[in-house]
Amino acid sequence: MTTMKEIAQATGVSVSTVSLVVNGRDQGRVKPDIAKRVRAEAKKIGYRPNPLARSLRTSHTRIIGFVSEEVATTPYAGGIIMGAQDAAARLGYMLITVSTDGVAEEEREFAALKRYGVDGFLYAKMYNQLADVPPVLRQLPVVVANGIERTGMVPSIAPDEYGIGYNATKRLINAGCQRIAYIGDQDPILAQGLRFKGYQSALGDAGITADPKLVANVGFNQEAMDAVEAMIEAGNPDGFFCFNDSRSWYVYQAAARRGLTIGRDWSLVGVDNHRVFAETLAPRLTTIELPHYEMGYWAACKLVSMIEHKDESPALHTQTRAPLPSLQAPRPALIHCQLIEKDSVR
Amino acid sequence: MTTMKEIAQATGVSVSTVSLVVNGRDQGRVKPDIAKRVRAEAKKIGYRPNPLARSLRTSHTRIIGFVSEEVATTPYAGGIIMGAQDAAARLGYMLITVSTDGVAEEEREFAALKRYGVDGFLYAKMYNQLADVPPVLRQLPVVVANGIERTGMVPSIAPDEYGIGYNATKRLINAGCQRIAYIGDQDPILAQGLRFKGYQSALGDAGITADPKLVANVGFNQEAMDAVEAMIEAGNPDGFFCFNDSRSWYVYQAAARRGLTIGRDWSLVGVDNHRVFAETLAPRLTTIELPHYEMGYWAACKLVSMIEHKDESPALHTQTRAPLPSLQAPRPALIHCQLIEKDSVR
DNA sequence: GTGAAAGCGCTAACAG
DNA sequence: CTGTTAGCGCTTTCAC
Repeated sequence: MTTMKEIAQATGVSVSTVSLVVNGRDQGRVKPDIAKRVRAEAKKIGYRPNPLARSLRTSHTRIIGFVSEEVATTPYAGGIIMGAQDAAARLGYMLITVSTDGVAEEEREFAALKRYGVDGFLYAKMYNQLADVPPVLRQLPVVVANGIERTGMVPSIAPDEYGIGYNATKRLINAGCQRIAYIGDQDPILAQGLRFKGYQSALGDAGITADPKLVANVGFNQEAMDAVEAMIEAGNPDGFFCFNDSRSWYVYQAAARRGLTIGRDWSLVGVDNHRVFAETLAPRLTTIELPHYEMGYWAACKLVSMIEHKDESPALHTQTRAPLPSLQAPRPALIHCQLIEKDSVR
Repeated sequence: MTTMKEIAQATGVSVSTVSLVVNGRDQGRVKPDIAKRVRAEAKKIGYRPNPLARSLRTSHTRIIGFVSEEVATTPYAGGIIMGAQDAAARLGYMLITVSTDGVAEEEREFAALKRYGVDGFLYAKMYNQLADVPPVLRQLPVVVANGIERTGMVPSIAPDEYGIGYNATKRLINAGCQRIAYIGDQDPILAQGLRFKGYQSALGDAGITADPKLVANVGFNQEAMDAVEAMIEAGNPDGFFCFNDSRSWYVYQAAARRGLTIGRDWSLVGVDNHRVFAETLAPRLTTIELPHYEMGYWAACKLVSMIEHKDESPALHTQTRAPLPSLQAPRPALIHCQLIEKDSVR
């Protein structure tokens, strides 16, 4: 491990001078040629500052605490983590990850994170929902990913569920479907209501009257399968918008049983939560991927900007469905995000 | 942030004494009643040591670098991370996660991790394979998860693929199946070969002669579907062992097309990589879950023990299919793991 | 412009 | 047994 001291000795200046130079704060304070010598030596011995020592003085660490509640049981978390991780790396930050399924241990974990001097928290939810950020976390900058903070005071990013529903349905309409079914979730979670609204709007905008016989909100297993079958019998659909891959599965099964083929006899657009369809049968165009990676990426960017600009102004509450600004995530993806940002009142 | 200094002042002793006491190294060095006073004060003001300051002296941080290559594109990583995270938390460690899909940035990321003073690396692969640990990482304790390090000098944990194949097939035999098909992967990855071996052994042990007409190693999409159909026509199976959920999917489709029901007309045991079957149609007993969480958990435990016991003895190479020792992972799961451990030669 | 000195919170060597 | 001293690597006054 190379230190400033070594540079100082090699160049015959003091540690303080080295500090100024390597931190780029030598303008008009250190003679240019000395600065040059120092920089040269630093490069030569491959000097890298020790972030721990630095943070002991400055009490900021360039470490972000990635807190995910309820996430262990889902395969989605990975994408959010990866997005956050990529953004953080680009901005010179590190991620410390902590999950808190065990209710009781939360406080302990958060305390530990604080002791490690994290500069802020990225609070990720397992599925899009109204989120209550634990008060302990609020003491530092926080951003919510895959959820919307209840009070509107914390920047959040979540999938644009309405947009997903609208867009999916639109695609089915454009594909020539006349009787488009909605296969949703029986639980009244955010995504369910909003995607359904999007579905309805798209139908309305196309001058199609929604038929309640074409809607099946189901759970799991045989019961769900039966409900889908019943809906198909009653509604005779030719296109399907499916809430997630479990629901798509029921339609594929129903099709197979009738000797029909998805993509020829029936059209289907589904959200591919588990990525299983992407690698199996469904042609790419019929799946919508939730923007987990992108949410992680944006959340980390936003968090860093808050940390560095001390951007904590009291705030308005705005929503936008525009493409993510300055995101530039490296993965091409169908991005449907909804940003809840605090706007400073200027 | 509470400090030792505060405790020292409040109790009228020196910081060094406080240090000894709060670190539990006061046996026969500090008078019991002083120690008691110090401890009381520490508890009263809720003292928690500052790990950063500590590591500045000791140069170990109780931070583990979680490095996952090629992991961003799969939903599996989450489980490994969560397992590692849980184990680490229990042992008083933190996880810093880093993914390195971008080939070029690896070195930079690893260097950053080192600068943050990680005590060791957890190197996670995206699917079970022979792993080459980047040399930079080898300078610190390393454990490989979801892969087997090529030289056998690095402790590794991977799914017991053979056991998975054997067990799955055994279950089908016990369920009364006579003609058991194997639907595998056309790519010659580790899991493919080993699960197939397990399948063959189970058949052999039951006195069933393997029929090549019952084997289909396939890729994706319609081609795969067709191959599975052809195999079914040719082999007339009544039971299926499927390599993963994509492959199970083809069988479910084939069944539906024939008006058959899995679990009644056909038996199926499949590996449920994406967890989609677990929540959809398949009864629990027919799916095998890869032990991602458990691998992460074990790997972290092992790594910490190496870090703390400086367990770096040159080593034998042993394999075991026994249940994980001292694992006690909180999740109930069908655990099939293969441990590659270095054994000290004593 | 530059360096000496102090200090972040903690541990470790050594006196007493 | 306990306190003093020194120092981990860095930043930050504050004299010179």
